[in-house]
Amino acid sequence: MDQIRRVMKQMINVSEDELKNFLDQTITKTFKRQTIISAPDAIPNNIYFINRGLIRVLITDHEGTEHTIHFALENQFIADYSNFIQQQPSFYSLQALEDTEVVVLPRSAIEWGYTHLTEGQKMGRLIAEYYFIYQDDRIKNRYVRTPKERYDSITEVFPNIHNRVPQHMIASYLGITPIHLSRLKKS
Amino acid sequence: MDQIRRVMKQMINVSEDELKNFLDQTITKTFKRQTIISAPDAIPNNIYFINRGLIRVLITDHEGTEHTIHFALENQFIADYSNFIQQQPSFYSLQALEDTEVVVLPRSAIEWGYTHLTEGQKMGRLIAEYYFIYQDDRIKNRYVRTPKERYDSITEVFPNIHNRVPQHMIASYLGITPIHLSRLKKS
DNA sequence: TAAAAATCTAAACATTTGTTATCGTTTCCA
DNA sequence: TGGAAACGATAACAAATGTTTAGATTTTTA
Repeated sequence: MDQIRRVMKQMINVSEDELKNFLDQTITKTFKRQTIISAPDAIPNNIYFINRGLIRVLITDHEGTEHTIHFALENQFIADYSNFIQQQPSFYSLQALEDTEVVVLPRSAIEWGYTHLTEGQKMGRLIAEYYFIYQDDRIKNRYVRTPKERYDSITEVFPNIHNRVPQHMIASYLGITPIHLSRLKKS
Repeated sequence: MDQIRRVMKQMINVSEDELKNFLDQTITKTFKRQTIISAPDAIPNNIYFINRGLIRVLITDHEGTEHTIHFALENQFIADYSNFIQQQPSFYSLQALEDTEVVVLPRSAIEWGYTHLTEGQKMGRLIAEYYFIYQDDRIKNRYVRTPKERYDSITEVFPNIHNRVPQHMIASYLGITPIHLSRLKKS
């Protein structure tokens, strides 16, 4: 147990004392399936670590259409990290698609980590780099692979996703309509 | 002058001594317009800081078509950062579109900075965060804005770009054909 | 557990975007 | 500096993708 402890130890050198002091500043929360964990227009002041469940990141456009931007799985950190960093109002919603348990890391804990954990800055760097690589891969794929190819390889990024989220959300993530995805699957 | 000095000072607290020792590990290079600075298939072991000029990042797909992934301007760091981090062969080319002067930061200097600059890890974090925010914005825009809207706002990200790169590369960056961009401009 | 909502597929049609070819202009470089 | 290459616009046609509507099935929830 204490999954976040394990993940942090894999990333940086951190003593049990440091870990305890850091995690004492966090709380564990559970959200029922379908609950909005974080809403747009507010400045995001938390980062979430997922112990159990699945979180969808989505954005609502001017016509009111929802676009699925991302799925976050167990043992991952998730937030509107861009606006967390910039301390600007969020454009995203975070929604639990299953009953979900998270560790809530408030901004104060993150900042405490940067100054008081020996390798706090390094951990921040590694997390930013991890998501940078993920985004780079996404952007690259959107240039050089077809929607069908991106569909066929989606489980490389989100294992077992087909059994956990409805197909129309996958279509939305891929940037196509659910009708079109249905068509592509036939061929 | 010494633009990289100024940029680093804006990001972190760094002494003149630290700066000197760090920059002594770098060299300045110039590339003529159209030169390939970094080619695919090799592991990228340099990060470039642009003193003067403009670098295009591009990827060539299986049909041999080039896709413009990014433009890097003066006073910015650029690399196939994803594969620099992962120490994997690059998919990208870096091409000077104008006569370009860069500061070459080899991997050894970056690693030296992480261990010997007081705020080296922080600088790494800030750079990764900076590009994360840029990429997040790009991904977001691809979901909620039309190609025309993205074209109309491109100078927010790349000031004066219309006077520096051919339109068909902008079309490629936007993910559309040059013919189609030509059409969109009429409406 | 039954009604309501969500989900997926399908077909027909509309719109967007890509492809090919042509042409006049501009830019480049030998 | 002059020929060649690159560039941007345009038209006609083709392919990909979106929209609307409908219906059957599954899932949710009251």
